[in-house]
Amino acid sequence: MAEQQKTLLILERYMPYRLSIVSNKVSSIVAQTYKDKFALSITEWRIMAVLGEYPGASADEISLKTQIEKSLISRAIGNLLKRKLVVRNVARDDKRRSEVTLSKAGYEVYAEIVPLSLQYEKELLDCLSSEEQTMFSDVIERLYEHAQTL
Amino acid sequence: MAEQQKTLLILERYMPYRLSIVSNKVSSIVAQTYKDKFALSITEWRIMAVLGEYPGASADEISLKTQIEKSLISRAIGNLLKRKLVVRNVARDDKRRSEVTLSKAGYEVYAEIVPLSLQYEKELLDCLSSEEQTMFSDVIERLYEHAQTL
DNA sequence: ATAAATTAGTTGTAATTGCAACTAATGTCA
DNA sequence: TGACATTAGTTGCAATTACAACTAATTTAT
Repeated sequence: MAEQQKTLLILERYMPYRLSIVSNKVSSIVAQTYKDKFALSITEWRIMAVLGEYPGASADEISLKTQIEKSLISRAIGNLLKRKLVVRNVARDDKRRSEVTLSKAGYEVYAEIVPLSLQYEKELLDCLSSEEQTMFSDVIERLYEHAQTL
Repeated sequence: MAEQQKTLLILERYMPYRLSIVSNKVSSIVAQTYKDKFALSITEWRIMAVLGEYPGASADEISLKTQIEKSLISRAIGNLLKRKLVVRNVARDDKRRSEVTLSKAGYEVYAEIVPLSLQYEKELLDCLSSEEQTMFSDVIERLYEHAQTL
């Protein structure tokens, strides 16, 4: 008695979907904090985070790091400049590039957000054992590398 | 000789960031296929995927499942109706609700996309051992549950 | 039974986004 | 050297999105 098997996708087990649900949930929780306490959008915060790690990064480098469209980066930098959270200087060796840096005020905001972010990450991950955390971190890395080759 | 430790966040190791990068990469690769071959947006495809699994789901249920804004769902269903990929009927027991179902044509598109999606998922995950896949699946699940409590 | 609250879904509108076109600067190479 | 291609960044604009306001139906509670 052969059963007719209909084509079916179980969304709840489909990894691209699950990844996006988890990632959106996590990001939106974090985003809410940035927005409420510092009036920063995710894009603005990501830019500042890159600059904290790579002072003097160009718009293009930031776009690469964050995977955010360069026009969005351009406009977000504009806002951060208006709010004097970052400083921009034309690069000496290439007048097309601009090097962006956190201002003093920007760094102060950054220094306030970082511990909150790390604390949030810690709380998020504390549902995993430390072996799981290590493995998860490794797996995410490989998935990313591998996805790029597909 | 105490070192001055500046506050610093290493983005490449920050899990919310890594999750979003991987998820976006994966989703955008998949999205390109839907768009090129079937002229479906991610939202439209997600709705169809829910309907494949839950025929007769309401807009609200779809919104819950996909975590997509209900106004987006409403407009996307409007488009799918125009393209006759779904059918909508007012629910008998509650005239506010509408029950949405894949049409014959909709199911044909669905039945064509599902194997492609499963194949893509398989290729994505084949950089992981089967133990890793199991662990990863379990961890994603727990992270999602846990994130909601934060 | 009925007034008030809640829920499903739609729609108006302002803000955000993504893409392509554009300017200016630099790199390539015959 | 000088034409052509490439790169960094900005901007115009159409499309998409998010939020709130709204209608209609249902539920709750008095």
